[in-house]
Amino acid sequence: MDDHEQTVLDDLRAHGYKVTQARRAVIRALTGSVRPLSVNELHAQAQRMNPAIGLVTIYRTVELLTHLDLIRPVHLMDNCHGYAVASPGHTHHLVCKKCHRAVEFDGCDLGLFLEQVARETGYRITGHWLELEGICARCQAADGSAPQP
Amino acid sequence: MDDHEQTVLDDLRAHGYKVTQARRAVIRALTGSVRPLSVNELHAQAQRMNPAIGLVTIYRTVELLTHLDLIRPVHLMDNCHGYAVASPGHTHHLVCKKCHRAVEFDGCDLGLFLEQVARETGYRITGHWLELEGICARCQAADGSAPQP
DNA sequence: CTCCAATTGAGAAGGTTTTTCAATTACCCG
DNA sequence: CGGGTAATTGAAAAACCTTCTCAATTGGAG
Ligand SMILES: [Zn+2]
Ligand SMILES: [Zn+2]
Ligand SMILES: [Zn+2]
Ligand SMILES: [Zn+2]
Repeated sequence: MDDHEQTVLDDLRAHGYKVTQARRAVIRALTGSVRPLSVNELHAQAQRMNPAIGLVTIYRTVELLTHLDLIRPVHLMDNCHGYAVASPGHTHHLVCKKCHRAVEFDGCDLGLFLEQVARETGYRITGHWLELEGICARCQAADGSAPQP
Repeated sequence: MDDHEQTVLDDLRAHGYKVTQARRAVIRALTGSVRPLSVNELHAQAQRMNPAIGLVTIYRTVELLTHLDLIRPVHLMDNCHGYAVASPGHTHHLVCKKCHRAVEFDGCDLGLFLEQVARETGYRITGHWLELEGICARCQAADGSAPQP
């Protein structure tokens, strides 16, 4: 068992959760993988350790581990569920947490940052996906009240 | 009909696609909305213009318009479909386009950039989501051949 | 070991997205 | 302005994906 796996298991126990076969399997699959794994891939891996493990349990395990911030969701640039009109050129969206009002902004200035990441990782960076979350002016003004439509 | 709507319609025609009721409805809904709309919301809007418009057509329309880069998907921070082990603290992922190998990196230095966006938009920015896409060292080396597992 | 709450699997229910195919529609042409 | 025609569509069904419910199982404290 690798170090990271042990750490995560200890964390689980520290929060009062049981260490079960399914949780072990999911954590092992993720600590052993160099890429993000989908719920289905995790299920397949888990079943190699114990074919009785059900898909439902993987969903529950992933939810728990995400909630404890022991694993993180990684957005893979598809399966998005909202759409907005595209302005010409390269833009990003800033979405209001309360009312979901979105603004598009351009002039993204990530050049230096990206160069540094490329140097550190050895990757050639071909694209980026940046989205910001915040509170829009109207919702800040409205404060405690209901979200503005 | 607003300007942006007309532009998008012209673009559609320019690419040799027909301008149909359903496409008009989707484009009008999006140009008229201050926030990203889901497929279902688009369907509801479209049906207000013509109750005969089916959900399937909305799917097809959204796919087409996205492909033409006339609209853009906006990731709303849920419904992600891959997971990765979390390192402590705030990190981001850089995913290889070819083999999906992912690396995590920290030290994200967006402070100044975020301040500027906040000034320009009036939003108070509470969170960000940044993911990078690239080609990993192994896949660069392998070049034309099959993706590395 | 024993016991008990936490956890699980199975199955069904509820959603979402894709496929198929005949009917309809937008638009080119005369 | 009408036809002719290929693109587009709606409906229904199939294929998926995610959540719920509940009885059976299991991990770990004592
Ligand atoms: Zn708001
Ligand atoms: Zn950018
Ligand atoms: Zn690669
Ligand atoms: Zn960051």
